[in-house]
Amino acid sequence: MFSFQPGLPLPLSSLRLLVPPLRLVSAALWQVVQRRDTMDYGLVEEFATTVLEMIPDLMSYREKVQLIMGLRAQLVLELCRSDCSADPETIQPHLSRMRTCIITHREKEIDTEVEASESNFLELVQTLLDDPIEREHFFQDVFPEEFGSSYDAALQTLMWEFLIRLEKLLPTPTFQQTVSWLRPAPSVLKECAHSVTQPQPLKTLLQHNRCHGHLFTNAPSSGADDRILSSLSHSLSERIEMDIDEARSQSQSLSTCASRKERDTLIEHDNVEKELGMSLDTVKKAVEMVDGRTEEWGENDYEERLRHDLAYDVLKVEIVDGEDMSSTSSMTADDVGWTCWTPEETKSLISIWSDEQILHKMEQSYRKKHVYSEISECLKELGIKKTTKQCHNKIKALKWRYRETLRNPSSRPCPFFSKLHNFLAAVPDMPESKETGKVSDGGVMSLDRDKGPSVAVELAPQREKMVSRKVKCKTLPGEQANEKKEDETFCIPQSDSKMKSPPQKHCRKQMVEDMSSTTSADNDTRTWTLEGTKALISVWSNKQVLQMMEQSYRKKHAYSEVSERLKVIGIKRTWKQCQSKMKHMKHSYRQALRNPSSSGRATCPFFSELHTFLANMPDMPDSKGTGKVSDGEVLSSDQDEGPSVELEHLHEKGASRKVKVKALPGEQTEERNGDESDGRMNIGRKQQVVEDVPDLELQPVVLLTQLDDNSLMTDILIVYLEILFRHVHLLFIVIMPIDFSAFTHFWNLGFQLLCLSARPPDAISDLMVVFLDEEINACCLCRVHLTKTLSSFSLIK
DNA sequence: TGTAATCTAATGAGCCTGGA
DNA sequence: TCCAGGCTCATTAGATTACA
Repeated sequence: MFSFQPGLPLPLSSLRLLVPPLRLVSAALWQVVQRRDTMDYGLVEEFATTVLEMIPDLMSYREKVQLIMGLRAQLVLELCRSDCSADPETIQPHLSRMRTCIITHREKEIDTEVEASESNFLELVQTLLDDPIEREHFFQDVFPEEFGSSYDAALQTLMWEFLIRLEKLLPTPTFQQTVSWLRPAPSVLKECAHSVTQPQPLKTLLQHNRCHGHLFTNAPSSGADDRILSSLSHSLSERIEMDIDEARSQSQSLSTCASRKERDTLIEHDNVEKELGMSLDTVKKAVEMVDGRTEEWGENDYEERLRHDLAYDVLKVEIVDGEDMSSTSSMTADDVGWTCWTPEETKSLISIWSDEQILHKMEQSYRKKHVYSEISECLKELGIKKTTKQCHNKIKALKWRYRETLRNPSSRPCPFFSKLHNFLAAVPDMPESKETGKVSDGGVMSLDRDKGPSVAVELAPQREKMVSRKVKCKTLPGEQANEKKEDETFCIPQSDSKMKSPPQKHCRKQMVEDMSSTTSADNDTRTWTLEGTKALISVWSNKQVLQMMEQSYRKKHAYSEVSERLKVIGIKRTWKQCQSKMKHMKHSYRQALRNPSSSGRATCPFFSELHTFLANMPDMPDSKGTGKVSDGEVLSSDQDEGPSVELEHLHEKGASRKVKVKALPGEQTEERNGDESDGRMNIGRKQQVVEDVPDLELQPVVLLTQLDDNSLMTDILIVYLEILFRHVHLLFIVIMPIDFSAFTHFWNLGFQLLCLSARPPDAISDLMVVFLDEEINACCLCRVHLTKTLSSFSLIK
C-alpha cells in the first residue's frame, strides 16, 4: 500500500501531486519504522500521539501506550548507546514525554503493568546513564534479545495497524467529493493552480503514469460535446425560446431530454459518491480549516508544520461545535488574550494537574508558580499552548467551581466535577459544604435530606481515588443504591456551554443526573442545549413533521407536534419555543446557503444536518450551485456545495428494502424500490411508506461503538445515523461494551435502541455488534468487531 | 417570516483581601 | 512579597423578543 514499484521511484515533488499529503506522511512514517531509523522515532511518536489524542478510539489504551512508549523507548536507548548523547539532559525530555503519554491516555483505571513497565524502564535508563560497564553489557547482551527483531516486529505491527486505521478513517475523497467540497471563491483556482506552477513534477508524474499504462483512450463522445457548438450557433431570440422551453420541461419531466438524463445520471452518481463522503463532512470542514491555517505557519519550521498539518488537535477543537476556532488555535500562548479552554484542553489540564507528582509539588510548597509553569510546559508538549498565568487562572476557576458545587449543589453544576473530585476531595483545604455536609478525607458527605433525594459521594483517600476513580452514588434510604463510574456520571463536555446550561435548581441527585450526560431530560425549559437542538433537528427532519409543515401555511399544529415529540424524549419546549428555534436555525441555514464560504457555514453549526431536509424545501434560496428546486424535485444536485446527504445508494443494497413512495392526495402515486431510487425524492412533499418489511427491519437501531469520548467520530456517526434513519429502514448495529454516556447521547436524540429495550441501559455490558450491511460498515468509519454472528443477535432481540 | 435589538449565561481575566 | 480565595468585570455568543 505504501510502497511503489521498485525501480520506478517518483520524485517527491511529483508524488505530492499524486498522493494525498496525509498518506504521503503516513508512508514516510512507515518507512522510518520499517527501516528502523530510530533517531526519527521521535517524530513518528509525536505524530502518533497527536492523532491518538484526537482520536482516542483509534487504538486501545494498551496499543497506544505500547506504540508511543515503544517508539520513544527505542529512541532513548539509541541515545543511551552513544557516549555523546547519553546524558540526563538529553534523555530527560524523552522520559517526561513517555510519562505524559501514559497520563494522557490513561483510562478510568490505572494499568499497573504499564506503570510498572515505565518504572522499570526509567530505572534501566538511569542505570545505563550511571554505569558505563552495565551499559556496555546491556547493549551487547540484553539489547539484541529484548529490543531486537521481535521488538521491532511488534512495533511495526502496531504502527501498521495505526496507519491503516487512520487511512480508513480518512479515506481519500473521490473527484466528485472534492468538487462538491471545494468552495467557489475567486482565489481557489489561483491557490490550487499554484501547486502545479512548476511543470516538471507534473510532467514526470504524467510520464510515470503513461509508462504504467494509465493513459486512457478518448471516451465515447457524449451528448454534451455537441451542445456547445449547438449553443454557439443559436441566435439570441432562439436562445430565449429555448430557455423558456427548458424551464417548462424541467417542471414537467426530466425524462424527455436525453442529455439531461445523462446529466442526471451523473448527478445521481455524484450523490452516491457523496454518500460516502457525507460522513466525512465534518472531517472535511475541519481539514479545510487546517488547510487554511497552514498558511499561517512559516516555511522554515518544518516539524512544527508537520505536526499541525497532520495533527488533529485542531480538528478536535473545531468540529465539536462546528465553529472555527482557528483564530485562537494558531496563536502562541503569549499572543493569546481572552482565549477559551476547550473541553479537551481542560481535560488535559486536569489530567496533568491530577498527576501525583504535580499534586505532590503543589502540596510541598506554598509557592506554586513553578508548578503552574510545569503544567504549562506539559500542556505545551501536548500541543496546548497556555501560559503559566492562564493555567493558574483556569485551575483557580475550576477549583472555585468545584468548591461552589460542593457548598451549594443547587448552584450551576461544575463541569468535570467528578474528575476534580477524584483528587480535590482529598485536598485538606477543601471547604465544608453548607448544604451537602462535610467533606473530609475518606469521609462521606452528609446529606441535606430536606432537599429530597441526594447523593453521598464517598471520598476515599486520594491514592485510592487515583486507582479506582469511582464515585459512589447513594440514594436516600428506600432507594436502590446506584454506582456509577465517574466519567459516566458527571462529565459533560464543556463545549456545551456554547449551547448553554444555565443554573438549575436541583437537588444534588438531580444535578448528578443532569451532569451525567445527555440522557436525562432537558430540564431547563428556556435554553436549547446541544443535545436538545440535535433532538429538535431530528424531530424536525421526520417525514411526518416535514409533511405537516408543507401541507399548510398555518404551521402551529406542526410546531405543536414537534413540541410533543420532544416532550416524549424528555425535552420540554413549547411550540413557540420550537417555532422560534426552528426559525432561527432556518435563517442560519439560509445565510450559510447564501454565503457558502467557511465563515458563512460557521454561522450555521448544524448545516449538514439541516441540509439533509431543508435543501429540498421549495422556499430555500437558490444558492450558488446548491441546486434548484422545482415542483418538488431537485433538478440539480449541490455539486458546488457541501456533500450531499442522501443515502440512496444504500437502497440499492437490498432488494428486500422495498420502499413504496406514496404521493399525497391528489398527487400521482408512484412506486419505487431501492434499486430504482434516483435519490431525488422530495421528502416534504411525498410520503414514504415502507411496506412488507418485517418489524425487525423497521425498527431503527443505533450503531454504537466505543466512541464515547471521541467528538469527531460521534459527530460523524450522528450525522450518518440521522440520515440513515430517514432513508433506510434496515437494521444493524451495535454495541457494547460501551460507555453509558455514548449510549445516552443517542438515546437523548430520540434514537431507539432495540436491543436495549429489555434491559436498563446501565445493565448492558457485553452485547454484540452485528452489521447487516457491508456497505454501511464501510461507511461508518468505525472499528466494529464482529465477534459474534447474526444468530447471536436474534438472541439479543 | 425575517431581522435587529435585547436578554442571558458562560467564562477568562483581573482586582482585593487575608495569610504564610 | 507572593499566593489563594472570593468576587467582579468584560467579552462572547446563543436565545428570545419585538417589530416591519
